[in-house]
Parts: sequence; C-alpha cells; structure tokens
Amino acid sequence: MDTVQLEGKLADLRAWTPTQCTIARALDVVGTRSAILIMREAHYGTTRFDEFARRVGITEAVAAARLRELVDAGLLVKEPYREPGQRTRHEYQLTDMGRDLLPALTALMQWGDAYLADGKPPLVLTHAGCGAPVHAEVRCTEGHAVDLPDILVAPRPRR
Amino acid sequence: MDTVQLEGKLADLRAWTPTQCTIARALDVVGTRSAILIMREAHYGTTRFDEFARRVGITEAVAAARLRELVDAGLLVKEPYREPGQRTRHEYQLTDMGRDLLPALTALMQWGDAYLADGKPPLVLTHAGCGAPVHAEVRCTEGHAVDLPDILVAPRPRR
DNA sequence: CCGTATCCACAACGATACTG
DNA sequence: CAGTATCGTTGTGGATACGG
Repeated sequence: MDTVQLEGKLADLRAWTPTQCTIARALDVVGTRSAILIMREAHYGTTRFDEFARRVGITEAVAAARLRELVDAGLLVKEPYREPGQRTRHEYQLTDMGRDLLPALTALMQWGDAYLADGKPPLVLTHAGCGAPVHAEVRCTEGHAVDLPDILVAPRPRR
Repeated sequence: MDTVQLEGKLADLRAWTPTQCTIARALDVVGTRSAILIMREAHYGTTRFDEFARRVGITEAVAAARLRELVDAGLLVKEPYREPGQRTRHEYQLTDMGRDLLPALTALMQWGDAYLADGKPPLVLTHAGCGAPVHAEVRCTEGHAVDLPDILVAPRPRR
C-alpha cells in the first residue's frame, strides 16, 4: 500500500464515528466488573445463584441484578430443573452468545497472566482433544499467525 | 480423562480462590469503559490528549484521569516530541504491555460484531502481509483450532 | 493545544436485614 | 436455596470554568 492509499485509510478512520463501535456496545452489556466475573464463573461451570455470588465475591443484590441483565441480554438462560426427590431449582446456563465470549475472557486472562500475576498463572485452559494448553491468538483468515505490528486497522470499505 | 480425574479437577476448581484470578486483576487496570475505549483509540493510532477525549466521547477531566492511570500502569508512555518549528508537545504511545491487549480488544470487538451490530461490522482489521481479515481465535499450543466445548478449565497443577 | 479544578449526578457495589 | 429491600459509600463520568 502506498502513501496516498494509507493517508486515505487514515482519513476514513478519523471520520469514522465511535458510536457505532462494537467494543462500546459490548461494554454496554459486559462493561462492569461483576458482569465479566460472572461470565468467567459461568465458563468455570457455575450455575447456581449463590455460587455466583459467593465465588465472584459480590452481594446477592448485585448478583441478582447482574444475572437478570445477563439473561435479558441473552448471554445466560435461567432454567428450572429438579433432581429426583428435590424441589424445583433454577440454574443459569450459558447460551451460544455467552459461550462465544470465551475468546475475549481468555485473551484478558492471558494478558493478566503475562503482566499482572505475581507468580505462575493460577489457571490453565486445556484442549480436551490433546491436553495441550489453550490460548487466544490473532490470525488472519489465510491462517497466518499475525504479529501485532502487522495489523492494519481500517474502516470497512463501502460498497 | 476418566470420571474420577474429572471430578478431581472440579474439586480443585471449587477450592480455587477467585482473588488470584488474573481476569479480576486485569479489570483493576482496564475495568472501566473509558479505559478500554482509550486503549482502543491508541490502537487506532490516536496519540494526543484532546483526540482521545473527543473520539472516546469523554470529558477532558476523565481523559486526564484515565490517561494518567494507564501510564502509571504501564500500558501507555507519555513522550515529548516536537515537529520542526513547533513547540514541544506530548504524545501517548502504546507500550508492549498496551499493545498486547489487542487480542482482548479484538475478541471483544468480534463478539460485539457477531451479536450487537445492527448491520455490517463497521471496522475490520487486516493482515498487512496478505490483506486478509484478522480475527481472534482460541488455539492450543499444538496448533489445533479449538472448539469452545472442547476446552477444559482447570487450576494449574501444583509442582 | 493540553490539560487542571470544582461541583454534581448517577451507577456500581457492599452491608445488613428480611422473605418464600 | 434463591432471592428482595434498604441504606450508605465509592467510582465513573458530565458540565463548566480556568491556567500554562
């Protein structure tokens, strides 16, 4: 890409209004600490109200509010179930939308592991297929692993 | 992995205290909307104080506070520079620590694109090498693309 | 252009008590 | 077990005015 093209891209980028930014929209849904940590817990397999509250370290009031919002937004579903001989209970299960947040959670955890852990990262994700550790990475659709300096940020071309 | 092992892992997981969670630590640094959006802008090439404030849509007071925190945390550096004939100005540049946040930002954007955009995602990242779009994904160190249901979450084994 | 200072509003959260 | 209700505190951010 020559200089003229590059300057054109840059001009487009500056004209682009941040309100349509999907990061900002994502933050409208999972922009609070408690929401992120609840989603983390859900991925760890937590399904019950008081487990969320206890393990995330938030009060029941906050847990109730956040869980309701996350259900409303479609990241979790609240489903009744009953074990034999027990009364009906409810559990919060991940939807596809909630499950698809895992790359973001993984990437965040990795970054925290790299720069903010005192010692060794306390938790690893492993691939059930081969047992190898799992990590988030950035790749292009051609399959090339992409180094961060090799990424161009540009507004989607108009058609 | 058999059932006994799996239950062992699960027991470990329940005993694991969330305070050491590096996601929580990451949120101590970039847990606010403005911090995330400022880091997004930095990746888009924004370097100047008032550009951050304007493009993120926050007041100068908030921009000043957040930029100071991000510099203190090591995600940005504030550097003096001068163009010929101009007085000295300052610019905020990404550090390695800040740059390494890109996978998390990319993953978040992707998730927003998938579930929260009205139409087409407004922005794409492309690989400078081949021009193909770039996306965040989860892989194991063996190089296998990992489907989300195939991920095991487990505490790091003690040594 | 690059901020600082002040004041105010509201949202997020913790603590505590209480209910089906 | 799964919440609701209420209160107080802090954090995040907007508005406005001002200073190097």
